Amino acid sequence: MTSQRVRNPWGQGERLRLEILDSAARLLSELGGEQGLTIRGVARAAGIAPASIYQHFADKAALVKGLIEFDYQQLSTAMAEADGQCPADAVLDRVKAQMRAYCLFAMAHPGHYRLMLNNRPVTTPPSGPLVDIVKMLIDAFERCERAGVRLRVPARRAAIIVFVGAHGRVALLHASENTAQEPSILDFVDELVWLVTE
Amino acid sequence: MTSQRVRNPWGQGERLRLEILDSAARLLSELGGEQGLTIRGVARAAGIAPASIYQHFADKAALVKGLIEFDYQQLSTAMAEADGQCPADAVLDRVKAQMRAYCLFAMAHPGHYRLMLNNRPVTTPPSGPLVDIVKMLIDAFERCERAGVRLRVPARRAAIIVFVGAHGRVALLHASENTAQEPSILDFVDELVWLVTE
DNA sequence: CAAGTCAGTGAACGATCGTTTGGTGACTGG
DNA sequence: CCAGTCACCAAACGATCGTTCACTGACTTG
Repeated sequence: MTSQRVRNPWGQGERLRLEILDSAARLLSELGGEQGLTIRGVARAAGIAPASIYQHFADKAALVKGLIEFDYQQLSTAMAEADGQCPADAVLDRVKAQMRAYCLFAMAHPGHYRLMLNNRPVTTPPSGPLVDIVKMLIDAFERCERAGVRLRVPARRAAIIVFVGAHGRVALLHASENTAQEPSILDFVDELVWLVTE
Repeated sequence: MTSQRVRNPWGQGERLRLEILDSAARLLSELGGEQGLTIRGVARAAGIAPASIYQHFADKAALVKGLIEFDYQQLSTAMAEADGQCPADAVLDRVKAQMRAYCLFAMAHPGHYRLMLNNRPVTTPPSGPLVDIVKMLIDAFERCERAGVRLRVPARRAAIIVFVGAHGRVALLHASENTAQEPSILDFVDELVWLVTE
């Protein structure tokens, strides 16, 4: 075992893999939907031949899967960062900050958001990155309860209501592609949070 | 002007037009999404040649537009009927009945619902059949106010919150194609209505 | 330097799509 | 019966798609 595959075990090959994912992400942002997200288009955006994609991804589904995983990573870190930038004892602000980060991501990357939310795997019990995000929100609401904030519904319900409402609002924005109403979205989620608290 | 177009002025031709729309609707229900909603597929479902579609619709966009209009007609009548079947003074029940009808339609016809909501025209000020539906809901909440029901937000906000929340819930159901959670959707909208009332 | 490995490629395959075109057959009014 | 109209269709066109395959050229190893 002197050196199995010394040549490019994880060096240049992985770099191009990431470059493909990056080009795909850029293309998805430009198109605003997965309609034009095609192997040939990604190859064109990355400056390589379509066939070269298959050196790094088994098929188109694998590429999309990789893209979605990458996006979820970005979204959850954005939410966690927004949470961390609040004073630890400002429990309600932390909830709002998380949801604001969620909506900001959705508004900044519509194509990615739609791709992520419309291609969720069907699992029982529900699992996957989206469920983890909801769990983050449930935790945030439970912190509120422990801090003495009165909720009109259990923390779990509050989290689901706020999350589902935010998704509905963002989805409606995306469907009409009307960017004029973007500011009101953040107010909308704040209103949702206010509704579930007393 | 003895008889311009005595032959089939509105008889058989219009019938086939509706038959095409009906086949398209059936196909859309089977596919569950507009991915496979194709001119050739509709023609196959209707038992005619693809070229024949163009005798009744200018192009695919016109066909889809006709389909969407037909669906909105069905949805708003379903909501109005649900409203009419409640006692006139049961104002809150009437709101809930309307939203239940909305969700039932969305659950019964996922492909149609997605087609309708994801292809809204971008107009300023907002208009179209969806806005009319929201207006129905605003009216229903204003009836509640006049009947003495205390709302925690203005009627217009309450309607928007409940509608957006319901859409978010339904959209999440559709995205995961998990039919097991359907019953909980009606409870969810009831909870939303409860949240905006005192 | 010779042999071998492998990322990357050009070209093609088969499928599907929206749409157009030219023709055919059934039915019409005269 | 004749000429005309019109719904309908088979066939084709051009485009785009995902994917495969034989090949090439640069690089590594010995």
